[in-house]
Amino acid sequence: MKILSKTDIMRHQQCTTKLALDKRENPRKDRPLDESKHPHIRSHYRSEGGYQIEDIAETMFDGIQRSTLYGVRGLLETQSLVFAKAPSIAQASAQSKGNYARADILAKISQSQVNPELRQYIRENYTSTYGGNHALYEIKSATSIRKDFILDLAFQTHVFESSGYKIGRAYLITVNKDFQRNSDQINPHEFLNVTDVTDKVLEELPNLSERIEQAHLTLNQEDIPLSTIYKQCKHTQPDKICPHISYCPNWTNLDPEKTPIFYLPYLSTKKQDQYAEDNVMYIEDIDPEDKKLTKTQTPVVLAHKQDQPLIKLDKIQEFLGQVDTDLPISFLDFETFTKVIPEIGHKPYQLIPILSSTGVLYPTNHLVRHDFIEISMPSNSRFFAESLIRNIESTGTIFSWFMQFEKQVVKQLIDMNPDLEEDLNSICDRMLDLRDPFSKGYYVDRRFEGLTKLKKVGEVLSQDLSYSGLEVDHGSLVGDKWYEMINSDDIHKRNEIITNLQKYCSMDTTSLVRIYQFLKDLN
DNA sequence: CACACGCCTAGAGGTTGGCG
DNA sequence: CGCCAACCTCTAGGCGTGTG
Repeated sequence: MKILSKTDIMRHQQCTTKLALDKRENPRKDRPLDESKHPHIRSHYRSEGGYQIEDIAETMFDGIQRSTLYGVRGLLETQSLVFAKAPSIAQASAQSKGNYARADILAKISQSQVNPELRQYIRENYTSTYGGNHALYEIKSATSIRKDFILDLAFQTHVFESSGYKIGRAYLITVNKDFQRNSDQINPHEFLNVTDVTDKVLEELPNLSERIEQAHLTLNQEDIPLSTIYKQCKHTQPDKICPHISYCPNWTNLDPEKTPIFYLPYLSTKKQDQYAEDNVMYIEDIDPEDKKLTKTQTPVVLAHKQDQPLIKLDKIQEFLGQVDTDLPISFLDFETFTKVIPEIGHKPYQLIPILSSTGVLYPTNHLVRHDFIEISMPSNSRFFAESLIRNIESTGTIFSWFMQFEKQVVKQLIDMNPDLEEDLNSICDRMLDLRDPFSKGYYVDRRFEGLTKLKKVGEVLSQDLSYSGLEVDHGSLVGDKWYEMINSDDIHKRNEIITNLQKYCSMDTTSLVRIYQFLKDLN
């Protein structure tokens, strides 16, 4: 019998076919395939944050002991720690009837701390035997409580109860996003929120057995179960299709000339099912008059029906009409750094601007480029704000991509440097979003694949523009590299990283300038 | 006249995409 | 992982029309 973990339950929920195939092709891996295949996308310092949160959370438990072994030996270790009456156990594990669960913390509680409703439910459905009562704690580096966290705890409750432990309460430990760090020491009780979610776990428990049973059926079935294609089939790998797609109905012969329907933006699973029922599998096969289409989707469908890009020239001219071409035009791109455990003076996940790249296009068609990079952890980003004001012109349009992000950063700069408010506000007021013509469907190229991100649009419209040769070629790698740089004593390494980061950021700005000129030349 | 029905609208609530 | 805005979906209620 194959062992089912919490991750498997989640995967089963997402796609039964995927769970079966992942397990068959990679039976020893607990993690889904797509995560291990793309390690470079996963940010190192950010996943490290998760472990650091666990370490901090554990300091709230006196006399805590850590179970370090895996597999059967881990199960025995947990048992012996419980029998030895350890007050709390980190990484406690349990297994029963083919289900395996690992708890972040299993802590002893007294009879009076037990939730009566939960015990009532458990008495009716389980036959737990081992000694005292315990509470389960699940530690998350997130700042809010999500439904899958509850499912996670419900699964743990189920498995621990089935293997004989008595669970009396369930807690979530999350990050308090309003916590401001003021000293070297972090008080875990201020930094973390401990929430009793026993009620919610109790709501989840009755549905759980059915889901576990279904997942076991999937795991132990000889034939791979077939399921409909959902949107996540595109997202399992960035911009790529799920590796298992050929197992799914209607997709056994994927037509490389056509674009699968899940590339349609904002396509709900419900509508996707309706299309699948009508055997409409590709964007090219959709009737542009279809009532199910939304106003963002219609231009994408039209663009796929014709050989040329879809262009609404009057709308583009209207957009460009907002630009005063007698004034200089600025282009702006930021990179930021963010981590869960804040630096002194910061809050968890606060955006810290580390790099700005600017370009100013003068009416003479002359382009002047600047950039600014922080070389150590900034406290109030004063230099960043001042350089920004210096590097872009005090009049004229400022273009950026997805400007809400840049605006958000500038607003934070104002909070930290109120005396610069006037200049910084002027920057916000003059900003225009160069993404608008694309997200609003004024210019849609089928090669965009339904996306409107800067890299995609830039590479399609300006063929010689490619990120692939760069050392730093993905946004989430920037933070890792920068953090490595500020913590390094090796001057050569530091300089190398600085150069690579500047190359990456200026590439984005170059894209902006090219895209603007492309739109202008359409006239 | 009451009631059923469809159409429209506002807005609450949830999801998606893009930035890092 | 967070954030934000745009987007989508669903619902309640207003309104007009049709029907018994």
